[in-house]
Amino acid sequence: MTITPDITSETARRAWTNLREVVLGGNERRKEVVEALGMSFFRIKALRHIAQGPITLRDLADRLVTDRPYTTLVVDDLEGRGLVARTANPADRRSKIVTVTETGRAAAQRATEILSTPPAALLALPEEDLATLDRIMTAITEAP
Amino acid sequence: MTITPDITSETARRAWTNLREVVLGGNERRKEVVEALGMSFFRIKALRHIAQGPITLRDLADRLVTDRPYTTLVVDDLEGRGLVARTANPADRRSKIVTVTETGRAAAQRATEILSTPPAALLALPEEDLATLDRIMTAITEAP
DNA sequence: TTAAATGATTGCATGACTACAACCGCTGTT
DNA sequence: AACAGCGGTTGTAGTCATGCAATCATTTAA
Repeated sequence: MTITPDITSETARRAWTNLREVVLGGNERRKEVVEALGMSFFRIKALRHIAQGPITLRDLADRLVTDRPYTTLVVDDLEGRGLVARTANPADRRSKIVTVTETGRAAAQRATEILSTPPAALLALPEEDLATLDRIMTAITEAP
Repeated sequence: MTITPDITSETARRAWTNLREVVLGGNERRKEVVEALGMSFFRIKALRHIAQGPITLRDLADRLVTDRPYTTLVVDDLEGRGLVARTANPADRRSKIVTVTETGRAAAQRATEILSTPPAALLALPEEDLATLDRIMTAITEAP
């Protein structure tokens, strides 16, 4: 019995490596957003989370996979910039709810705008390939 | 005259966003490698560069897009772990050439192994889609 | 009604990376 | 031989994020 290489998983490996390469290699939009908004990527991430809807500091910490003390610090910063605001939580007076302000919403949208700008190499794809890529990536994203 | 949305670029935007989502969202192998090798991702990146072939500190700094002082520090660390070695450069006695050791090569391979492991959602794709994805990503990566 | 648990905050220590300034030894030029 | 320039090193300072200990007000459970 001969050892046959698993073609499928070999293809998957190569596809995945190239996927990483495209997203991480040189085309990262990180620096762009960071420069445009004048704050760290982590704070931008926090802001974009808050922009999706009011959230308690506790839940925000969980979402950002960080601890509460640091979340307090980040929200302090965002609040100082006028991008978010702390309001009382009527359901639990211990916790506070963070809400995005108008300025904050605009900043978050600007960030999303930049981050969702595809690299030139992707735009250069034939229309058909682009549609196929869209379909496949959507399938992966929505996978159970 | 009606304003017609640019379907193509809209598709590209969505595909790109999902691409980022798949690579960065939860499936990042960063933590895994960092934990497995017990060093920062930046140092792993440096090690993998060095493993591709002997390189001067100067060139390594350029490749990592960092400055020379920090490169010295990183190589010090890798050398201390026995993963790389500094050797003289016969062509220019000012510079030094960094080479990977056997242990270093093994570590680099282990890192690559982990990083190139595709997420489950990708492996779950139908074989045909996988092949198509492979073809398209290769095209993007090799684009001029 | 005490006691334990929780949400937010303050504070401190550390690690990792960025960015400079300054130095030493060597190279290439004049 | 003098000198500008380059490669590597040392050192310093600052930012960003992680992790932990402790406190205070409030809620929940015993």
